[in-house]
Amino acid sequence: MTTKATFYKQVYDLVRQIPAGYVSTYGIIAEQISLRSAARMVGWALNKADIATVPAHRVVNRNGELTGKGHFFTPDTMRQMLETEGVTFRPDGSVDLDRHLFRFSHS
DNA sequence: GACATGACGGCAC
DNA sequence: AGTGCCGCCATGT
Repeated sequence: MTTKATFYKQVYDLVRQIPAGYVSTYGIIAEQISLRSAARMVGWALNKADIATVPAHRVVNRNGELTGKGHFFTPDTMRQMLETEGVTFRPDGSVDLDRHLFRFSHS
């Protein structure tokens, strides 16, 4: 059990560490849990995760795009939540990573 | 048990 | 700089 079960927990735990107004990327999270290049699994875990218990809206892709918006109540929910938290977006609709990218600390 | 798919990322062309 | 392909791990059919 084990490894895979821990994998989800790891993802959720990391995502919960992201403070409001900040975002992180699938790749960074994957790297934090030793999955380095398995960023897909991160998004997968979030898909299976409960949006009510995990701030999945704070996770975007490496390009700052809200790739998972389609998995929320409405395609605009993710963007709305981020804006409410104070996250700013670029003219193209992507998140300003240079301004809101959260850096994890080694636990 | 094998094949296809998926909230991505990096490298090659 | 833009587009395309392969890789990675887990899950569903």
